[in-house]
Amino acid sequence: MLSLQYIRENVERVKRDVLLRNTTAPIDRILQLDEDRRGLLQQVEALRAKRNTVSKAIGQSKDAADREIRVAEMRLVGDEIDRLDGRLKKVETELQEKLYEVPNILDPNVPKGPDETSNRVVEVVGELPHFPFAPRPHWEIGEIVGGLDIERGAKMSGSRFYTLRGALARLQRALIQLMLNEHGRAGFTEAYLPYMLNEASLYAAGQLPKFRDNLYRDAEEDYFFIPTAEVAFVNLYRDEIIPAGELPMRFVAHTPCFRREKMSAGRDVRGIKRGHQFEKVEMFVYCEPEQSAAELDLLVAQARSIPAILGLPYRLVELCSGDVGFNATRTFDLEIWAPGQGEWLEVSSASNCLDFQARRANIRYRSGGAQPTRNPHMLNASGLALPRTVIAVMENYQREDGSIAIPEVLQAYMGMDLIPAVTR
RNA sequence: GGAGAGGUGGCAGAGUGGUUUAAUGCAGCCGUCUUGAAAACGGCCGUGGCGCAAGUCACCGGGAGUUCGAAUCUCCCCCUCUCCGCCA
Repeated sequence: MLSLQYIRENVERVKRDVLLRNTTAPIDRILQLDEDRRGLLQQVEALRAKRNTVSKAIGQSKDAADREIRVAEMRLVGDEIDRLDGRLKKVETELQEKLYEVPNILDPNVPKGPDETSNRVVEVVGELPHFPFAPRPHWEIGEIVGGLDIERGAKMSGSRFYTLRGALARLQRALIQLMLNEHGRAGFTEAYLPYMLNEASLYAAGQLPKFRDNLYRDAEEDYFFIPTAEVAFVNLYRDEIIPAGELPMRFVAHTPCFRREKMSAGRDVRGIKRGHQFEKVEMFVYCEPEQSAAELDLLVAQARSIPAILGLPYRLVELCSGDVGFNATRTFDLEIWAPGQGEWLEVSSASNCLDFQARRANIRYRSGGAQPTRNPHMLNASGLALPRTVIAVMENYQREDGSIAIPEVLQAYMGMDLIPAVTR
């Protein structure tokens, strides 16, 4: 959420960025409501001040007749306050709703463009592998080595669910451990978080009301399943004032993520690339505004360290204005090459959200001394999404017989250096 | 799930309808004193909205109500603690 004051003082910038995002937002309506609100507020407060003063006098008055007159008078004032207050509440409710519809401002460095075709490839790292045979997609490899069971996942739960067994399940866990250890070593505090959050938390993180369609929820209780650990991290300090001297705070957590993926029914149905439930390691940073640009660089560096040590070819992509998410001012995606499927797989998205989420979640910090409280900047980055990393390892390290070589850094975690082809 | 007790500023803790503009203590900040520190003394010390300003309004877990006036009374909800039950 942007502050009203910022919108008021930067109308042209805000409108321009909304256009660059190829979307719409009710800026003019917001300005009108803001003006209405301030007018009503001043009237209501003047009446309240009057009532407070007179009511105090009534309490002290000894003259019964005089009291009667003033009480009657204040009853009328009270009615007028109720009337104006009702109008004020309506205005404030609509203003809040409309403010929720305004996306974050864009960083000036963001490339301009209407959709993902304008995204900028910043860097390609590593050689795309050349195989002396036709590389297989991971669902075929999974069948050869055994352990990837899509049918039973569908039987138990439905489409877009799968099970892993044996070495493949172990491969996923090894990758999680590796990621947590790498980020932990870089100073990120490991966190264990709830996987279900209440409705207020989903609003604070911006998932509601806009993305209700993509969330799973408990039908009877106030629990929503997290679509990403980011939602939990945003709420970690909701409605709090962080004491001076604690920023930056850097966290990492492994959680499952749950997404209905209703929008994309029919897409990416093969294999494990897009499921309703998947594991992810997520990094999150709370920092002072002056630090957030550097923190974004740090998050990108952390995320890309993972494909680097796994020896997986990847590329860094900066999202263009039309593709940057609602909350973010600037976003870098990390994509790993999957030679079997022949496509780049998005395994991480690193975003600087400035104070946009902090304002909505009512998070402030003290900068020390007599300074007023400020909203911290908040950033998030996957580090990384597991299924697609598993796919990348399977497809990049596959051998002609369908077995999978284990990258050297993973061998200790796995206790093996090869997932053999199973004779069937 | 049942019974009971609670929820007030950074912390502790008063306050059951009107000098509460939330007492008091601790912690914190500034100053006096001191070579320095401690002690003592004096002052400051919550968050947010509106306003050029003076100032004003709101907030005592959340919401709704009663009243001229609510931290205080009523109703609903949430959370914490203790005991019981159930369970990993």
